[in-house]
Order: sequence, then C-alpha cells, then structure tokens
Amino acid sequence: MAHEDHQDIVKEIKENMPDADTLFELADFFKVFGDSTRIRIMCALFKKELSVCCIADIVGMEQSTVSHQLRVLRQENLVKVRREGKQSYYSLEDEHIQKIFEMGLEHIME
Amino acid sequence: MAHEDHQDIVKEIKENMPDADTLFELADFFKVFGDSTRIRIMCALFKKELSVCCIADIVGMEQSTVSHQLRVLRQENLVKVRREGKQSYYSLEDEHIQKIFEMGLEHIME
DNA sequence: GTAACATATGAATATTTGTTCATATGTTCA
DNA sequence: TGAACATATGAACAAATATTCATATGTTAC
Repeated sequence: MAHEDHQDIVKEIKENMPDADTLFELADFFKVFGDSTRIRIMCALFKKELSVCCIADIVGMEQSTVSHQLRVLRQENLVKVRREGKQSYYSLEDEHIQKIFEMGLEHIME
Repeated sequence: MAHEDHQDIVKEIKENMPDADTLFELADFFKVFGDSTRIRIMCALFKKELSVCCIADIVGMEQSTVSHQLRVLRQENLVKVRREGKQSYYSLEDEHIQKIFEMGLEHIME
C-alpha cells in the first residue's frame, strides 16, 4: 500500500461518497429490515392495516414484543398508527417499503 | 380480541404470507445493510473494484475490521473477490445492491 | 366510580454483533 | 530459502439488540 495509485484512488472515492452522516442514517434505516420479527410485521401489513393483537397472533409472539418492535418501526417512519377505541391500527407509511422488500426477495431468490 | 373478525383476519393474512424461512433469510440479507461500516464499504464499491487496504483507508478502519466485514458481505453474496498477486480486489455482486441502496436513500431524504 | 380489555413501557436477561489485537496464511521478489 | 507485504481469521471484549415479565396507561361499557 501507499503507492501513489493507492492514494489517488482513495482520494477519488472519498470525494464522491455521500457524507458519513447520511450513510449512518441509511444504515439505521436498513437495520429495521434486519430482524425477522419486524420483517414479518411489515409483511403482514402489506395487505391492510392491523391491530396490535392481530399482528401478535400472526407473527406468533407476545403482545409486548410486537409493541416494542412497532415502536422501532414508528421511529424510523415505516409505519403509522391510528387509534380507534381500544385498539391501535398500524399501517405502512409508504410504498417504498414494499418495493425495498421485493427487491430483497428478488436478490435472495437468485 | 378473539372475536370472529380477529380470527378471520389472522387466518387470511397468515395464508398469504411468504413462508417463515424465506422471511428469516430476507431479514439476514437486510441485516447486512444495517451497519454503517458495511454500508460505507458497499458505497465505495459502487465506482469500481477496490483492494482491501484501499477500502480500509476509505472507511478509516483497521484492515482487520474491513476484512471481517467483507466476509459478511461475501457470505450474503453481496460482493465477490478476485485475487491479483498480493491483493484481493472486491466488487459488488450485482446491481440490485445499488438499487436497494438508492431506494433507502430516497426514503430517508423525504 | 369500577371492571375488562388493548396497548405501551421499564427493567432484566440472554444473545448477537462489531471491533481490536495478535497471528496465521498466502504471495512476490530477491 | 527468507524478508516484506497483503489479507484472513481466532479469541476476547464491549456495545447493541430482541425478548419476556410485570406493570402502567388508555379506552369503553356498565
């Protein structure tokens, strides 16, 4: 290492990279997709909005677990909530999420 | 919970979900995107293939750290290696990766 | 008001994960 | 062969994370 080539390449690439903050934020965004419980929750929400207890039943986990994970999803703006009576109905924030999901699927299917 | 509505919805959604194994695999795939070091490595590789020491310099981390993370990327088929003399040159496996990356960026930019 | 239900949250725990150091492996050149 | 360099890997440690239990908060109906 440390020949001129090396330094030139490093410099060139560095200059064209998005800034570190953006990439850090991006990693945090993808981190949300990196857990099977959350993935399953999101997947369940593709069809329609669902209450917390429905989601818990679908993914087969404690209501508490689901609630914690829904908070994570909310914090990254992947889902939104609507309160109706005793229940909270969750739905996907936008269609990006499903697209990203599908691209991931495409990749692992190869 | 446990009114008929609830059970019907749960059943309907469950039947239409991809199987658990697939979703588990998908989570593992996205997990790779969920770390800022790996994201930065991938991002560096958008332009061209790079040697390990170049990557280490670009992301500003130990050669060892980068090597470990490159293994993770390899295991999920996100990068491929080409050995040339003393150096290993890494490059992205396919164009899915950049697309997924860009969709993520789009989302966080909103 | 209280009871019954749905959801959210805090604390504790176990597991996973990222990084580093030290070192092994692989490659080239003399 | 051995020295010098590049990369890979194992062990150890610190930090982050997912889950559960217990309980608090919020809502409705009586």
